[in-house]
Amino acid sequence: MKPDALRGHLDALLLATLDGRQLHGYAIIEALQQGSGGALDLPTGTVYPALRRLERAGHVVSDWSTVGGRKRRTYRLTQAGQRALNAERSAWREFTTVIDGVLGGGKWAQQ
Amino acid sequence: MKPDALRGHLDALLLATLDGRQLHGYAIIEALQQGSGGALDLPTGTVYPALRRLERAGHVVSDWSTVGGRKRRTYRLTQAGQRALNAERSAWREFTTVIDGVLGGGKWAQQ
DNA sequence: CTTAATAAGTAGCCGCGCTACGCATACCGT
DNA sequence: ACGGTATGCGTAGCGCGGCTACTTATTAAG
Repeated sequence: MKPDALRGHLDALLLATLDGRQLHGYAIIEALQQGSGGALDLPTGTVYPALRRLERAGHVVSDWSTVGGRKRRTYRLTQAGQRALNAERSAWREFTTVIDGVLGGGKWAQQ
Repeated sequence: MKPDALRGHLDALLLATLDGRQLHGYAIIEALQQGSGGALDLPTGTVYPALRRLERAGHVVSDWSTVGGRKRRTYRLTQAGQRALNAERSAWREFTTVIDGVLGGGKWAQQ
């Protein structure tokens, strides 16, 4: 998968990963890995700044905890984040509908 | 539609628009507009440089013509461009499958 | 005692879609 | 005659965000 295909869709992935559960950053990366069948292996330099952006935007909140001597910052959705997730999901549906239409419609659609 | 959602998918759109027909830049923009039901209104500053990139990459070739006193640069796919389009289409399918899985799989998939 | 796994983070690069222009011709309304 | 709109091509430069590469720290395995 080409690197910048994710552009503009990363927030949706992160919010969806946190939907209904709270996870720390490293666990989010693993969840994304497993949830995508290994297709998504996001580097920390992608995920951590994105989580900070989401927190600044008020879509997630974080709490520190220590588990087995390691410090974890655990994130969870806010109500605004839940709303943002809903918006991202419908934006994604609209986006794929549009692109699917163009990608598929070229050959057989007009006759 | 947020601006950079297209990131990494513009080439696919352009190649698909040129699939089976030859169009000049302005007509490509209109075709994209109509083919998307008005959702895609790409500025020339997006499309023209992208077409030049595709030409540099050998995916399209262009010929100049004059129609009604206006100069047109008409593009068409090369064989490499056709192959690139096929690759873009399957990459798109894979991409949407992955994102759909993550976006949909959060809540109800695992129980 | 070195390597790998777990865990968080930052600095800076780079590509590309977009904004904002410039240039030119044709057509339509008034 | 002239302004506005549509047609048509193009470039310069911004801005953003995902990525590379790096640092720091603790634990577990070998």
